[in-house]
Amino acid sequence: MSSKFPKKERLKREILIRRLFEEGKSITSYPLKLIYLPVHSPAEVKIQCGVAVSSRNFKSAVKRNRIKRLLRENYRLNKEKNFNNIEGSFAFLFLYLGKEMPRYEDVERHMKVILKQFLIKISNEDPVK
RNA sequence: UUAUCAGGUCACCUUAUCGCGCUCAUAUUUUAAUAUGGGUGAGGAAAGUCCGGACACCAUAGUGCGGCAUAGCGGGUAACGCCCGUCUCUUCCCUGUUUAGGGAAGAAGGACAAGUGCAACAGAAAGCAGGUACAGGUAAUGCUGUAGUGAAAUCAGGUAAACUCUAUGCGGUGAAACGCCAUGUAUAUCAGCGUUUGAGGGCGGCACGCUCAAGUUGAAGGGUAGGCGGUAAGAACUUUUGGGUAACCACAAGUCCAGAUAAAUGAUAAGGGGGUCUCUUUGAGGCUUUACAGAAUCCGGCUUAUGACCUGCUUUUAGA
Repeated sequence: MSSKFPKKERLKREILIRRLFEEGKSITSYPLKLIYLPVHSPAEVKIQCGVAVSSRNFKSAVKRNRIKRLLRENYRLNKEKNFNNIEGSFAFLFLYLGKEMPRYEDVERHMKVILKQFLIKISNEDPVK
């Protein structure tokens, strides 16, 4: 898995997103929250990832864009190290829960925490399956 | 000198690394992807959705009533409630000080000679009328004049950011319009033909009018989710010349300039430039690189938000 983040790896289907909110499990490291769900997706795409910011917390479209770009950038840079050897495929949705503009370093720190916790959880759950 | 005022310009730049949308070329493999390389990629307001259009469908967008908008005059424009010019009025300033002349700003500047309404204080009375003092006049009477109140007293009075009237314009819904493909349930769809009753549905509120509507023949469609088109070469932009006081127009030459759809245009580092502060001779160092804000069918305006710089003016206002 490379550090690219093309269209194929993005979460787009409305049905999938609805299922995520209904059935997905979550990991929180405030102000970030990850909702994930194991899915059956095309073989070459292991993880489909989306990003969302509430327009209630940020009225300005510029600020929402900025936060979504920060989240995407950090996911892009960190996914390579973490998911190279992952098994199964997942749908991801990152939410930003905070009400103030984050700094790059904060997003990076919380992103790493969340991804590490996710890997631990997955490795614990896998034997059960 | 600064702020204010008027007009204009820009919206940090370059390189490297990683990355994203669209597109072109080549190669691989195979009909859709991958790789490499090139090109291109947010705004002056993209915003508010307040006006005007283009375009599409609903009847070739109809008739009457109602409703809404606009309102000196002339011009510009595809069109406008926008823009330009000009007249009049109001306010302020200067010259003059009787009239007037100049400058700036503003104006919801058609009609009260159709009807209805409204008008503080003063006043008898601001109109279904009514009357004080003095004088005149008459058969008689506010019948007439003067005084008095008031901005205004039978004057064609004032008022239409009062109803109203006049003139002109306006059908509705908005790209989730609309056209095509495809998925797939079972008659709710479409097309042709036909028809008694016109119940009921649709076409902006109402009326008229139009249209659909039981049957039959044929076709493959609707909800829902998806794809393609619509969709970016245009009332386009830049420059020259000419016309016009101006808004703007004409001719010629050149340019191609975002097309996403859970929504691309980003991140990091270095250098340069800008701003600001401190030390202060040149210069050095620190901080900051910022405001408002993100295309979603496309244009023309208006309004609102907002950083920096440049030019002009000292007539007026405020501070030194």
